[in-house]
Amino acid sequence: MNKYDAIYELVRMVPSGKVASYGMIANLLSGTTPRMVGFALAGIGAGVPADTDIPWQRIINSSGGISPRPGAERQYKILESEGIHFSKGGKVAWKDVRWQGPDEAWLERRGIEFHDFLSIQFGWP
DNA sequence: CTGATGACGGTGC
DNA sequence: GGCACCGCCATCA
Repeated sequence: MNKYDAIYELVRMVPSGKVASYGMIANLLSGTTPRMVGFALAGIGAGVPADTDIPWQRIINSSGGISPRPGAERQYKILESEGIHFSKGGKVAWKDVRWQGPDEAWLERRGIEFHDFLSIQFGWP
């Protein structure tokens, strides 16, 4: 199980109709940075796990948009088909479509208290 | 071993 | 909001 597999496992938990940012995923995995999440997903669709059940399209950047790259257009389409709405500026409304995080079982397995989770995700004290 | 290469994010202007 | 800068590190040739 390499580093990227842990990322894939988490990404698989994001349900249809919701999206998460690279940073959200990274914050839940110690020693993982937002870039690594991007790098891990870069292979998908460009090649790596050619056949995948990983919902790579549900990970977008923290400003609520999709970074320009070959294939970005396809990502927009898939997300819209899942009910995600993009404004004219190409941004989502985080408050409506933000993934609420992994289930308690996952947090417990990682030894993360719910309070810590809130702190990690929302910067609460 | 070394170096290039990638879907980013926070901070400060 | 936009832009420049910096830190991030697994993977592969």
